[in-house]
Amino acid sequence: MQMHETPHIPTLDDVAKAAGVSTATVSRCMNEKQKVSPKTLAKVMEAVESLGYTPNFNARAMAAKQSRTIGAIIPTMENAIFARGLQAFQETLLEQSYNLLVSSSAYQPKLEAQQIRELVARGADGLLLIGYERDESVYDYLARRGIPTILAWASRPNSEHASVGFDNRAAMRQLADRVIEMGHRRIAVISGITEGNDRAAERLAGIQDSWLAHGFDSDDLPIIQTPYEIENGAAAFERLVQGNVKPTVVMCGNDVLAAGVVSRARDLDFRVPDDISVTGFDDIELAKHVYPALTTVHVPHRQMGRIAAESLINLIEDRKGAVSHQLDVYIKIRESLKSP
Amino acid sequence: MQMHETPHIPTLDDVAKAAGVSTATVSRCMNEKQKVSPKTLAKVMEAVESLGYTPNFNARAMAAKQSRTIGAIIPTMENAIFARGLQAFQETLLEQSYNLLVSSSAYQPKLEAQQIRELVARGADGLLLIGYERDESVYDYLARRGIPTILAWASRPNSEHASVGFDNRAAMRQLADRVIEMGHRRIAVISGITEGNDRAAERLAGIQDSWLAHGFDSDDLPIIQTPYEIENGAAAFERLVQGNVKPTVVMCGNDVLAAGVVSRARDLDFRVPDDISVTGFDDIELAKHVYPALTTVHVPHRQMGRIAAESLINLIEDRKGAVSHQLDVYIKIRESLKSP
DNA sequence: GAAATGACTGTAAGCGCTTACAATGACAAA
DNA sequence: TTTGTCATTGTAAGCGCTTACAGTCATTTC
Repeated sequence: MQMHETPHIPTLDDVAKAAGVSTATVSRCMNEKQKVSPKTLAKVMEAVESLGYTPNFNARAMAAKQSRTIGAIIPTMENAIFARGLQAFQETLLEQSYNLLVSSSAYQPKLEAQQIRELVARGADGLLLIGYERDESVYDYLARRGIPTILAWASRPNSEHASVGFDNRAAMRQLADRVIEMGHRRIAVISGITEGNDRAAERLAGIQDSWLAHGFDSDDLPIIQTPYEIENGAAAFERLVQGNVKPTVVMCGNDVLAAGVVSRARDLDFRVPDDISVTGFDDIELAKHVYPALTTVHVPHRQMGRIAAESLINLIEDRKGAVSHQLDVYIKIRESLKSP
Repeated sequence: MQMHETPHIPTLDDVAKAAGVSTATVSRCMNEKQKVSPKTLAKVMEAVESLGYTPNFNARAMAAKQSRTIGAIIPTMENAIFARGLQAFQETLLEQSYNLLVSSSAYQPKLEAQQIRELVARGADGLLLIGYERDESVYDYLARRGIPTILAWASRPNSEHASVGFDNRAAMRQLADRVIEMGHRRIAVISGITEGNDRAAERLAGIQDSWLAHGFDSDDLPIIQTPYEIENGAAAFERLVQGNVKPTVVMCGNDVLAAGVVSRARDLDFRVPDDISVTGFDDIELAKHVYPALTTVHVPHRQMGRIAAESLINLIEDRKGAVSHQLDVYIKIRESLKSP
């Protein structure tokens, strides 16, 4: 008798017996219908229905040595930075009947390395990672296991790794050039934590490039680094304006920080942009709904996600050489920025 | 000779051979160290290191009939509604060395049902689902497979299902009572889509409860339903104020919609709250950083996530009867609401 | 000093599926 | 009729791991 504690879960064998065929035939019905006669197929499907059979994923992955699952590790799910891109990534995968497994590394390289192993142990056929910067041992591991990998949200010329992204440094430099050309001479920067985050580091570098290229002294560029959270942007701003030299513009590492800045600026009775300008980066949905709307760098998140998925599938199925894609971004001017 | 295409991935057997022990011993070293002599353990661990061995998750799950993985299906990852709660959920699971697999159903019951099967097929030991409302067949399936499940973000008295949540209807009613008692007589509602979303439906019902209890006519309560996205809140507001009766307050199904409303209100030269008040629900981080800051219902997301994790683990490990938790929420008054 | 105990370790039987290979039968070509 | 071809189906060997059970010693116990 069947114990209540351990309900019987139907297996391929059960279906095979019920339909009066071999397990191989049932397996074919589930995976390559065209190899089975219509009559048999109908018989088997009926058994599948009536037993309520669902294939066991682990067994399948193990036997077939592929899971049609790809893994993505993003630094955070707490804000929308990666949401849109990942969404498009997933949609594209689904079209080719791949599944997506997502984990978040909380911007901690150690955690990321661990999750890479976890995902690989789970049989991921390929991986999506954010940015370039990680320990060489991680890349070694991936290469040893032969796991196709795409790096996204960043793009480094002549890197050996396949990537789909944009030039964070050049983009931010362009924005900084614009800001300076508008007449701003006192810029303050609220950057993300650059350690272990090449996108943040490159964005910061882009501002510095522009600053120095315009002949200013790097000592005159105040920089605060803080994790990407609205509240941190707000706090950083408050700290900033307590200094004795008041900036005319605050350039932020992304829109989330910038949203915090405009919020706190208002609380502290600064009018944005009249008293102080603010810029962001990413152009997430939030950017045009905070007040005032943010001048920012528009990143084609959906396009990036889609191309990343296509590239990864190519890599997995063809084992073709990796092709990198560099996408174009553009500056989106909104109210938060004006001449000083 | 090893082909380059298919690098050799070390298995338990390889480790066993390298260490000169049986596979059973290696397995014990990986899972129950205390059952192995220190000498053997050292020998085995050395082999593990030098081969770069990582256990194959699928094989382990299959052999052990448990995966120490729990699955969560949330309606969306696009905005931060579930982020904080899920974060706490995951942290608590991790403390007990359970892993979390998340998928999102895009508020589509069909998709959710599919993902439940997917997660179960992957061997999830337990599930976290949002809300109550789903086809009975889904609950049947879960019961047949004996999958412990916790429902969160909602709470229905005397439901047979274990849940950790709060009373959306009562909470929203409380807020509506407050609004009406402040003197508002022309309320408009921007709700989430209620079909297939019991939380949205209950929040809406809460407003209606209050409205009727105060003796008003349900025909005088304009309601727009729209998916939870900032832009939709904005668009709904625009549609609303084109009507001939201007509301004095817009009550929104959540903070995301409310954020869209205050944004568009400003664009259309409404002053919030002087010309029109706005309320939200959830008290996500955004709520206090939009301008003006949102009056909303504060939901203890982290607490909910933590308790959900604890309950689920109890269910899995003890097979104890399910206990439901109803959490307290409170109204958080901020600038977006004032008397008309 | 014999028997009992306990700490380790090994043997081997699966877990539920895929797939190479073999077998079967039907039909067309020679 | 004989042979070849092709479409279908079955047989059975794993995939990499866990774990019940059995064995081997060294140490106690009386």
